[in-house]
Amino acid sequence: MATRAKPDTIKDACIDTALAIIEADGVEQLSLREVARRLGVSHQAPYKHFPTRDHILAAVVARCYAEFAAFLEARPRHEDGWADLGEMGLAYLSYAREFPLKYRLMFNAPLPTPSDHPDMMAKARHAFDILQNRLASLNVRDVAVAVDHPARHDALFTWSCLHGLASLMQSDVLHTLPLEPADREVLISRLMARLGVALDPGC
Amino acid sequence: MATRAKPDTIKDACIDTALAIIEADGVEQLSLREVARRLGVSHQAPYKHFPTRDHILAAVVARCYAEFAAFLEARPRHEDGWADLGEMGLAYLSYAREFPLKYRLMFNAPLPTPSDHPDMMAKARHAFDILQNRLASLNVRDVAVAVDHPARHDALFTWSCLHGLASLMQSDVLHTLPLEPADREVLISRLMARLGVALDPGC
DNA sequence: ATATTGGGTTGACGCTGTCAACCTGTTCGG
DNA sequence: CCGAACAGGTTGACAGCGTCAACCCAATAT
Repeated sequence: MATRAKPDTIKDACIDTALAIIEADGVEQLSLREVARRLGVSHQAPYKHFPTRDHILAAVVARCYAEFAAFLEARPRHEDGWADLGEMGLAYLSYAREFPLKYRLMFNAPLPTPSDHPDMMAKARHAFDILQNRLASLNVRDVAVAVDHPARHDALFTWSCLHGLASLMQSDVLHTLPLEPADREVLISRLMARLGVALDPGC
Repeated sequence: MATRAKPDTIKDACIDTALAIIEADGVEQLSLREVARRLGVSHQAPYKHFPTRDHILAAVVARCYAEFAAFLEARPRHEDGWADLGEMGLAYLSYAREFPLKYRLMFNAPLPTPSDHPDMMAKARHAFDILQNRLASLNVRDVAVAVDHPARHDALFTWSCLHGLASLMQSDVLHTLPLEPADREVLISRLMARLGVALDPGC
């Protein structure tokens, strides 16, 4: 009956469906049986394509990282490197706000052990590289400093700030603080400014 | 038989046990039935003290926040406010490194909706207040700036950086990056330095 | 002395991830 | 061209989970 569907067609459908569930209800609501149910297949069908639940999850997360990277790349470009970096920061925070559940999935959820899922790791790494490359191509004013002050450190610092702010902003814990919506904008712009100062103390 | 145990005695034991499980195996391994099993009581006993799983979890998290706050307060003290702030940052990162599972529980895990668990919220808030107060008592050099530049913003910025770094460092995703142990120290001190620059651009 | 109630019990339900066995087209080596 | 291997789908079972319901007992309150 079910003439062999194009290979990977179900596999992709699984990932799509899992992503849809996560986007709608959060990762804790994701279950393989629900995925199978939505696809109208037996509860075991997904297991023919993924050895375990974590493997589906890893595939979903990998897709998210790819999407996230694409989102960062799609930012408005600027001639000036620093302005461009700023734009990237905003893009980062925008993504976290537009796709909070996906963002949490990538950065704020217990992930399957990355070393078991190299594809996921690679995609994560690629997203990070975008930031790192952007920073690396900024001309560091002092060559002596630049040596033991690699872009990697800058990138980690920047990522830390952005990730910290994004995740605190969407964490309900912060909700406990008197943080009005207008405050958010102020907070973001202030953080970006501080980030600039920290990265380029020369000016 | 079981003559009524001192009220709240089992309740506390539940929290202790749950915390022990989390500390040993992570939050995803926590189950109420395991808690009951370890306490040698029936699988329903804990439900007499907590209406739902999330309520136990919230109690555990609340205890973590309290412990975390105490840890911050126990830092070595300095006369100089800025040095003291630095010490607090280090204490923050130390906590995250010493108790990674508890740290993740508080800041990197899907928590029960805070608004349903006011005690948890209050304890979280208290931990944040420690940071905020420390910053507030630093003399801001320019009064005009200080007005719309409240300590709250400083605190959020600082927390963002610290949280971002802590969580990236312990996220396995970062493990994918070439970050040797020695690098960690460098990274930390560099971040702290940058934090200082950002908070006090005057010098 | 009796009613209430806090704390404990057992049993069931439906959900989950996963293992095992089975079935059926398609593909490919001989 | 045929039979084997196999990819992909199925049903059925299992244990563990959170939770609901009912029952039960000792201590307290009236």
